[in-house]
Amino acid sequence: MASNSQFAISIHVLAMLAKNEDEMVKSEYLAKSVNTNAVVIRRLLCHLQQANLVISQKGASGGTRLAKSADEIRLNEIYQAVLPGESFALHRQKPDQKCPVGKNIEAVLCHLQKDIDRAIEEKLVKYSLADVLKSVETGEIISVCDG
Amino acid sequence: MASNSQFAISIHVLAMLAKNEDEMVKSEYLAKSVNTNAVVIRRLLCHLQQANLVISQKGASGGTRLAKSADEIRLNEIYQAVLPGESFALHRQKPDQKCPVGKNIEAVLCHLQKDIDRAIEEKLVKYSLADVLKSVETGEIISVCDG
DNA sequence: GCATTTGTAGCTTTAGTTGTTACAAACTTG
DNA sequence: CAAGTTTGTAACAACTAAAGCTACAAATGC
Repeated sequence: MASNSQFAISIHVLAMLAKNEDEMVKSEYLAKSVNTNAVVIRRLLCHLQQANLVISQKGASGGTRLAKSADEIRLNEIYQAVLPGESFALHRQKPDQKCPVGKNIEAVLCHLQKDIDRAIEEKLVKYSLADVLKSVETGEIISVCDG
Repeated sequence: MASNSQFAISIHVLAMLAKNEDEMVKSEYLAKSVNTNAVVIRRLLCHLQQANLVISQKGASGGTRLAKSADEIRLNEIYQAVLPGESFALHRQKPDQKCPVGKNIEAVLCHLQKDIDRAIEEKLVKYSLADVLKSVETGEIISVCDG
């Protein structure tokens, strides 16, 4: 797969912003830490902005900051912002509608996909961005804040 | 993404085999229902065979059948057989090791990835292939056998 | 006005999946 | 044992999605 690493990069970027909560951080700086191109970061930040996770500002002394504090951002919000419902892919070609299994399997798979997505959400909602930052800074295994 | 639909196709194929439990089913027949090439199916069946989910036989009157009954096959086994640990992708390029966040984020993400995979497994283990087949045949929403 | 930074378009590069052809190996049947 | 069938697999082409890159308009601050 030219697999989609946007969720991982998003967490990285947001952790950087959380660490510099009071500043407007520039995409160039974030790109350096992530080791990629600044445009890639800006594209990502657009999505995060649409999800109301960050606020960006153009112009000199512009940049990006979190839209709310790190302990108010849950990882499922990040997941939804960049990878909505991609736990697994469905059929690329439509199955044979003349086959009794082919005719109905899509609906079953679609339901199953939603079910798994729900499970992922339920897991991710437990972690906040603050938990991530804490884990990054202490080297401890990630765990929920009050746990 | 040239996204990976092997899990979906696997369930489709295994449901077909479950429906024809007493026969050796040919890859050509499965390919027709899935609407793809028989080699694609055979490649998939190799993986499923390695995971001890199916048994194939070469030669005239050869084909593939389930290695155990449909209610003994849990969906997490299928998932592990074809998509081990791909809930989300990690960084493509190594983050900047001189950045305190870049240096430690990979370990945190890796742990998180395993955590999510575990959540997916826990959801999938609840469903058997028999549940899938029942849902396909009745059109009812998939649910666990005794639930 | 000038410098800076985001937002975005458009294109190239990279990489993973799927589709296809071809053929050896294994097996069945007569 | 000969003929026919089917899997297993290699090799490659086609397709697709993500990521990288260049360029530039729009917004902003000094």
